[in-house]
Amino acid sequence: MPGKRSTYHHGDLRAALIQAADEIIAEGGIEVFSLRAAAQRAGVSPSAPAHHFGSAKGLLTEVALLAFERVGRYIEEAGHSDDVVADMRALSLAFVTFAVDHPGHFRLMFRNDLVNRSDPRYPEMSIKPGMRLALAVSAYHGKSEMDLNRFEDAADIFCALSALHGLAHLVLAEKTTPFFENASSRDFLEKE
Amino acid sequence: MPGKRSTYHHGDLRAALIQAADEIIAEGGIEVFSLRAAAQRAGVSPSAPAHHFGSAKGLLTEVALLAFERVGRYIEEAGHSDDVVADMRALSLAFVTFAVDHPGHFRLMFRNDLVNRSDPRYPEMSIKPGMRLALAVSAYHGKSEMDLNRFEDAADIFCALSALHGLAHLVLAEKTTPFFENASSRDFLEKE
DNA sequence: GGCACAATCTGAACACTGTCAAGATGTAAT
DNA sequence: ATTACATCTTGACAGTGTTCAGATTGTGCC
Repeated sequence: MPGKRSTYHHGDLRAALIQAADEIIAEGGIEVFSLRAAAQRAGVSPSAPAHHFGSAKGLLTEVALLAFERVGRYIEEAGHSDDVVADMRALSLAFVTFAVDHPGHFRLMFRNDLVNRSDPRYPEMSIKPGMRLALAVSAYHGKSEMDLNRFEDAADIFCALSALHGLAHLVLAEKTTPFFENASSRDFLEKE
Repeated sequence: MPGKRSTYHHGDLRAALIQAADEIIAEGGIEVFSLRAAAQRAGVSPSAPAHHFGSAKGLLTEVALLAFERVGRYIEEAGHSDDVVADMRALSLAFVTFAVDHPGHFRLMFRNDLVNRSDPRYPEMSIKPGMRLALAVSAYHGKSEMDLNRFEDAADIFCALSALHGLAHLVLAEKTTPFFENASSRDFLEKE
């Protein structure tokens, strides 16, 4: 696993480091991640990442952006029927499924201390999946088109996204809270 | 601020450490917290906390339990009218207000890596504020009494708590997401 | 081809962190 | 007074991210 190499230059260290960090987070979450561990997995010295990402935050930002891309794929693959209610449920389930499938990445995405939120690519990446959900919410409420500047639409979407966001967080921590031991995520979907 | 002392024994180091940690988190969040910094603020050596709390997690658990007590007070002070809708809004606002007033503590409470969630006092402390909200949700839905084992009740409450939880998280991060620049937390309250 | 230059990676260091084992110090009980 | 115990200090260890001088390599230019 240490990924030794013969040449002094790695070839594509940047991509290798991103992949290494992505794997570490997928396997053990953010707790077990360290810049040195990622460097070692890529078969490189501890200070090599600095040249490509500046800091650990820089590397983690790349992983987070990848995660946003991934959740976007989850969402895009769901909810293409002509039933707005079924679509809404499918999209919600897709979002929560992503969180359950990739808990480490999900937590990373919303950790402002680990991710550089002022990265220029961040707004677009983070909004894209939300936009898809927003459209579904809008359709669910019977609107043919939506306008985020309209108070009512924004409130609806804000409500739905809040609920989804919180739902995912609660589901990830559900093992520890004895509040709803027999409630699955579907219990919620039936509501929204 | 280093809090020097003359006697070899501190007197009430346990309480002093909890207060020091609480202050640090209130001032700079979890990012700037360190066991050594808390020890220094209490005027004590870096390894003194170990004897009282075992590990840093032990100390942070105390701070988190205090925070649960605090959010409980926020909630108990709100929503005592005879209007279930107004109560619901007041309780929700109280919850979000706590998150805005104490962002460091709010984030700490749900960080399983920093807090010992298997602490025996944890279930009671964390459920108490939720119970108050659950009753309000139940009343809001026109139930005179609620039964968490009943599917419908649990789903309603799960939905409401999810929404609140997610709302607080989004509000804390709202400065960075350009999604809803002109949407305040009230936009949501009007919905639930 | 050969050479200067820029990019890339290493190695060693620094200032941190949490944790631990031994010893110093004070308190309380016998 | 002496013994037992709780408490705090000292010093160390392994680990972290980051920095910087230098070693190594690929690239473009003559």
